[in-house]
Amino acid sequence: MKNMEEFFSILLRNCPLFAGFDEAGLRALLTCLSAVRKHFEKNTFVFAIDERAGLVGIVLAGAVHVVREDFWGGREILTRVEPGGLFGEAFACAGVERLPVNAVADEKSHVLLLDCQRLLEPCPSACAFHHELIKNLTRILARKNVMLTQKLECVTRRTTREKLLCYLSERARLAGGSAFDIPFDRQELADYLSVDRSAMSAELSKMRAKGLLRYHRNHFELPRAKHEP
Amino acid sequence: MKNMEEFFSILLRNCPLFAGFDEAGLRALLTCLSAVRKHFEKNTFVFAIDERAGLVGIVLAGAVHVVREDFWGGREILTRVEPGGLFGEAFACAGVERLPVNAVADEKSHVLLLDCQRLLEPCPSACAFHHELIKNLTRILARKNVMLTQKLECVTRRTTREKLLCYLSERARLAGGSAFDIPFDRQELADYLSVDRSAMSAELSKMRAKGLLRYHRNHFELPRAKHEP
DNA sequence: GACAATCTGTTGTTTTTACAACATAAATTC
DNA sequence: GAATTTATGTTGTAAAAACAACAGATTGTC
Repeated sequence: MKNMEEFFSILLRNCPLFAGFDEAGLRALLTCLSAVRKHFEKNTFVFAIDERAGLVGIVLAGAVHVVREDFWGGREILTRVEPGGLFGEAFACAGVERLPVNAVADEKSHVLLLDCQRLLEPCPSACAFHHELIKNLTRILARKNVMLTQKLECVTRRTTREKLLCYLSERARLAGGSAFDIPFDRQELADYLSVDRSAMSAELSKMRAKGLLRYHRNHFELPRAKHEP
Repeated sequence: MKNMEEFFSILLRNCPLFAGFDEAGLRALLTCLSAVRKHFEKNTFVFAIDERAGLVGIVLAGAVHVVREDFWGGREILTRVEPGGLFGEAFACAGVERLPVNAVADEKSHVLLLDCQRLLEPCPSACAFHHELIKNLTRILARKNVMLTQKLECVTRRTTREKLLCYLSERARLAGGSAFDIPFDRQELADYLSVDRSAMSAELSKMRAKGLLRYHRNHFELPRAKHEP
């Protein structure tokens, strides 16, 4: 079993919730929040579906799968959370009645559990770091929000071509120009856009043939003028 | 031009950011935040794309469209924000470099603008309502997060049938049973799932014929056992 | 109750996609 | 640098969806 120092190190280096903290601050804060460190054996539940959601989980070691269950018991892994990663924060902060997902340890894992209610309350001992924590939490939620909105915009397009143009157009905007690299390989891009990889490759070829874009591997270029046929 | 009392009333009744506030609290808070009320003529920009995002907008009167522009200048209305509604909060809280959208007054409008930085800073005058505001903001962001995640899950399914089952399965879970009503008519459901309405209707018929579900109008029932063919 | 407006379901056609199987290119490993 | 693995591109076929046009059902209104 890992010691406390290692966990501190992970929180300080990899956990966006504690960005900008030093060890003393973190230590004070964890006490102030009465954070609990728990150990979970492989395939045991950190959170179970239909539980009241009030806790934020932070993986210290191992890995946790957030798993959705449909009405007939079918399961699907939504995300894999690795050391430094958060889970449950959206449900906890939203004050949802009952968790719509499970959180299951995929390996022997250590998890830090924070009570979200407490996290958001004004600190009785006026601890200096508490406010920084709330700012970090807000930033995390807002960033995820922006990412989800962006993805949703692409995915709701009807055709593969529209999805690609939506995504690539946004990348061009981010890059501030018509030439840019994307951080995905083809399979990842297809997964992101929720389309079939080979069909997407074919579509890319067609679009290139039509002069809608140019690309090589991860590098893309969008012509300033759209070539309408 | 409407008077200040009306605006207070809208904020207190319709704006989730000020949920739980009374007029005195709201008044104190707006001063503390140096909130600015601005007037916009129809089709003028409240926020422009590529601006630094630091402000949260709250519609007091009129309506604001959040509009995306693609790489070639094509425009699409993402959301229409009406009195009491917020916009820009995700970008402001996320600290994004440059706004990826425009916000345009769709009518003569009054908008309250809050500096997000200031909103998230510990209150120098230790104003009692500031913390409540931050809690509300966090809840708003988290709720949107949960909604977006849920929608994304449905929309990323490949077939209309899977999209429907994903959505209906979730509704059944929320209702806590196999029978439930949905808050959408067919067109709205189709829009939500990002599919064609008539094709969706046809798919629903097929699914009913197969015994996958029963429905009438807004009322649906999912059989406990999935009938695999 | 008659009329209009709206919502829902049906059908046929065209377009697009998923899927599968394979070919080629690039990268990694030894 | 040869062999293996991985990534990307191509093609054909079957399945699915979009689209369009219409029919029937429901709701609201006068």
